[in-house]
Amino acid sequence: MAAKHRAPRGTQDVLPQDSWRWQRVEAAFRDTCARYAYREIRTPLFEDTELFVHGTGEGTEIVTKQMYTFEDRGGRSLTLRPEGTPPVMRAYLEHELGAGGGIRKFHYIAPIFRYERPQAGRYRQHTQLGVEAIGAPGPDIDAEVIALFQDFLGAIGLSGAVTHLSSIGCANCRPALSAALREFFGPKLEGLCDFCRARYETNPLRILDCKVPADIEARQGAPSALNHICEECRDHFAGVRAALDALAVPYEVDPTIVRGLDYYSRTAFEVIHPSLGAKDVIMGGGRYDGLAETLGGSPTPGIGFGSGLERLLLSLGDGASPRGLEVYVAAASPEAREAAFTLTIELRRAGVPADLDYTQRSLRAQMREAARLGARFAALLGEDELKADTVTARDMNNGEQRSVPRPEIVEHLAALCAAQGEAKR
RNA sequence: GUGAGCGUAGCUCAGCGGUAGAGCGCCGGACUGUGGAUCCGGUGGUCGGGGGUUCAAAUCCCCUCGCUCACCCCA
Repeated sequence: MAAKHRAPRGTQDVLPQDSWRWQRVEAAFRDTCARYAYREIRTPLFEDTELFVHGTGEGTEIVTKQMYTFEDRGGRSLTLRPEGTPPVMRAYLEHELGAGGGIRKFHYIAPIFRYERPQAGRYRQHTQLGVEAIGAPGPDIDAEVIALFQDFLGAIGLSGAVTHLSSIGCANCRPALSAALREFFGPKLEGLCDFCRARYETNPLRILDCKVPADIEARQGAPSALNHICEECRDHFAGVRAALDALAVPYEVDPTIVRGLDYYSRTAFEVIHPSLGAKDVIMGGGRYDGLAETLGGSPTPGIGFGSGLERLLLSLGDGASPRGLEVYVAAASPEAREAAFTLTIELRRAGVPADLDYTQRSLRAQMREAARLGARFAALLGEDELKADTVTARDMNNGEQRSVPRPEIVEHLAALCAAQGEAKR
């Protein structure tokens, strides 16, 4: 029972019975991105460790304790991509994609690796559907990426998601905001939970997000991020809201949202889905106007989001599996096996998904298999058919059978499958 | 990193000191070449791994690995 080898902790196999769900979501995302003119970018699975130390931020949770870092045989320190944005910005700068000015819009579907304790909706390897729009200061582009995501949710049929929006200020006003929060919580420090006392030092904004009842009490009257950001940030935020309203994109203002990465500024947003339990964020993102400079480029504004594919799938739940097979070819006698194999290949070459038994099982077992695989038709070959040079075609839905001359069977089944395929649409 | 719950047949689980069970699945038969219904029969497990207590351990104790959920953090 205990298999000798298992998938590493926090990773999962996507088995054939589930992979079609992944393909559906990926296809919808690519399609939505194409309509919004975001072009696909693919960056390496691993990067120089320094890219994340500088880009993501030295003090962040990701860099200090979650990276899969290793040394290659040449002594280089490399890290499995723990988030999507720095590699895209790196590629943007490396290939001078911004040359000539204007905006460049990218999308990607990329595996992400973080060393964390696995839990519902949290994995050590997960997949992010992401978008990055580099080169425009907003606020209209900020609204666009949010609109894009909501359209995508509509395309995959996910309802019930709520978009939370805030502004976390810029490099100029954030220090003042932190100072105001420390001033407010300083006298109440004793009453806060252990975690919040730590947050007081590292990131006082997070205290506003704490769920401990006493802390919720303690923060009554605390300074709100949105009241303490500078004039420019306030204007920008108002611009984002106006653009979202103009696009009829629903959202909720939520000053408690916090971003865990150093490079975020101004616009910050999350999309949550109530079906997910503790890990209910299906998309997170924001503006990162300082990142390009941090990575050695010239000042370049940018905004993007990442969305966890596994969490999207969890919130979508189960659905009926699409039918895959059209024809199952069954051999009623051992002598017919070769003819069955030949017919199967002919069907496949004619564009008809077809399969047969390879283990010499009884006709009964073959028919059971045909039903289990969801085949629309069974093609039967046995002594009688070989003698008469025919094939018996059985409609698996109603059990009707007819004898078709062998030379016509491929065309006959191909036509039937095409016709039924049309009818289904 | 912290805490809790759980690891018994392919799957879902019962058994909680005395020679391993059920349902579903799978295979076969009733139905001599025909699936999904019904009935009958059969296949199936180093009881996660290691150590200990005991005449005797799936069952009690310790360690370990894994899974799950929550905290933390985040997609």
